[in-house]
Amino acid sequence: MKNEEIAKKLQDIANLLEIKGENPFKIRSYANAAETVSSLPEDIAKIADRGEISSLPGIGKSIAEKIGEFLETGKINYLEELKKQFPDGLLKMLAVPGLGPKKIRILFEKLNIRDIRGLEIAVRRGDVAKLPGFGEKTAENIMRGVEFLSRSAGRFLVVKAKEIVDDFGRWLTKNKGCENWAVCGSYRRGCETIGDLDILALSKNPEKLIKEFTERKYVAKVSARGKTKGSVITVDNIQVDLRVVEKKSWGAALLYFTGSKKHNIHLREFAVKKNLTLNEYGLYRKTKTGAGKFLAGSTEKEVYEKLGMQYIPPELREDSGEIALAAEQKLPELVEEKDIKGDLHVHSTYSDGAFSIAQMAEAGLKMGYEWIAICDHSRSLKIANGVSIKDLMRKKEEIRELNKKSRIKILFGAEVDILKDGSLDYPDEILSQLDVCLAAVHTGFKQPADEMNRRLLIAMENPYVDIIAHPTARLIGKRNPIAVDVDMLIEKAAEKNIVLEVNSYPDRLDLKDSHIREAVRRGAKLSLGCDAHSIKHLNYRTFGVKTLRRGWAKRGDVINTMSAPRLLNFIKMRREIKK
DNA sequence: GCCGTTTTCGGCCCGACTGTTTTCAGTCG
Repeated sequence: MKNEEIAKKLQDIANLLEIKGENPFKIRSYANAAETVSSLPEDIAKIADRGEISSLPGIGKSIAEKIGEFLETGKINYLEELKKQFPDGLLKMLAVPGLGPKKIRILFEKLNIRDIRGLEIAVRRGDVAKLPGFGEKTAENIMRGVEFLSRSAGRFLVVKAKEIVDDFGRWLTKNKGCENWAVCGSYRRGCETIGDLDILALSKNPEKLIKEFTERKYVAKVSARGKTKGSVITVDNIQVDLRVVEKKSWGAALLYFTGSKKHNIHLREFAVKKNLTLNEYGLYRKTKTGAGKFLAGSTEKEVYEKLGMQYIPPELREDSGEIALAAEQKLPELVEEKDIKGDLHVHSTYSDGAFSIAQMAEAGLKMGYEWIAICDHSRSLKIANGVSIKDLMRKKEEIRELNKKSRIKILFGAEVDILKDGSLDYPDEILSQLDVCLAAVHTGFKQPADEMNRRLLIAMENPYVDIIAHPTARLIGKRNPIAVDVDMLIEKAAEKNIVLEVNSYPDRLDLKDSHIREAVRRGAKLSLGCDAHSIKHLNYRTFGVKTLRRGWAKRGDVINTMSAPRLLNFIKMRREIKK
């Protein structure tokens, strides 16, 4: 897939145009197009083959031509020309906090600074502070920005974000000056990784709360401290912003602070067309004289309603069609955590889990589940203590005994390896005894696309494969997805009534949001599995549900919403149809 | 450069904070 490569090139064009000082709207066009391309669920080359590039949102004739040029020749002439004017290193300088395109251009033109290294040297020499419009403090801030960047790990996983959120949450909940608080930003939208944390608080004395916030013990640096807003870097080098508002503006501020940026911009444009104006304090009717009449602001629902649309759940706020649908009152009813009746991917001590089947079942019961599927690794996966056929039969017996007295229905499952040739790690007469069979790739991750596709297709011909677990096998930030054609996978899954897993382990989230949306569109069924190797992992459900919602999944798309008899019947039927 | 239930031309979201400025530009979200 060339998608990411093309998105990067378009973003480079946008950034270089910014340094050049081009029309801001032209810059936004390139940036928007980059985001459109990067979130496509399908290979852009396929879209190009159908001649549909310029019908993608935010991509017109000019950018479509440049994408076409890249697909044909491997480069974009326009970008190459820009790079001749401004060296590559300037793009990296944009990542330095506090340093933007205008300053970078001055640094380049006056001091011939071409990269971050050159920047450091010039600051130390004192040249930067002498530039017009710069000064001692600016130079100092740039230096700190460079240091931040060199230590910064970039975006981090939601599970890490949750630790920090919980910590701040405990402080805000205890704080008497704080009446209410909420985490916003990409965390609230359920994104798979988080860049920084945005917290909104309600207080009658904002200055005091912000002062206390900036003086908390693990704050390493205060980047801003104003009357309504504070921004800090924690000792683990994570940026946390706190914004304080009053009750009247709570909803509008929540909306603004949650984003996404593109959703906000689109929403504000929508408001302007109705002669309204929207900011973080509220929705106003424009008047000839000054401020405007306050229409709504205390809740998000109220703001959306006054705009003439349905409430849009945070997970959908990516400006990918949700605003138009909400205006027509046609948003889908998304799956919710309370709809989930069981977990479809749980390990036990039979393979590499930390708890027994009985313990995991008990934990499932406490989660409010009706059923739980124990799916241990299959025999060839030695590293994860894969279960031999003999032990698997023992496990079957144990589950049968447990089910006699258990208040939660335990399903006899396995996560069976799809071997390199596409065959499965247990023979069919064993697979047929499972209540539910997950099949997954755990070896040979580097197989080329044609082999990998064949491998998956062969596995999907087996009637006992009910679910493909973590279909792309990616580990966020650690391992790239396998070279499988997800589009093909979805098509096959829909045709054969095979379920695609949404693995909810925080470094997997696989399938991911855009793939889920495509699967939903094509009618393929989905399952949620925490890949729990421990009791506490069952709580990863929340990440899985958010990811499903980001993929526009409804209750009916997710088989975990079925009762145990319905689920078992579903599996029985799909196996029969296939044979 | 993109886009169109007022438009194929003329628009394109809005405000907080900082630093270097005597009134505002740059950066960020």
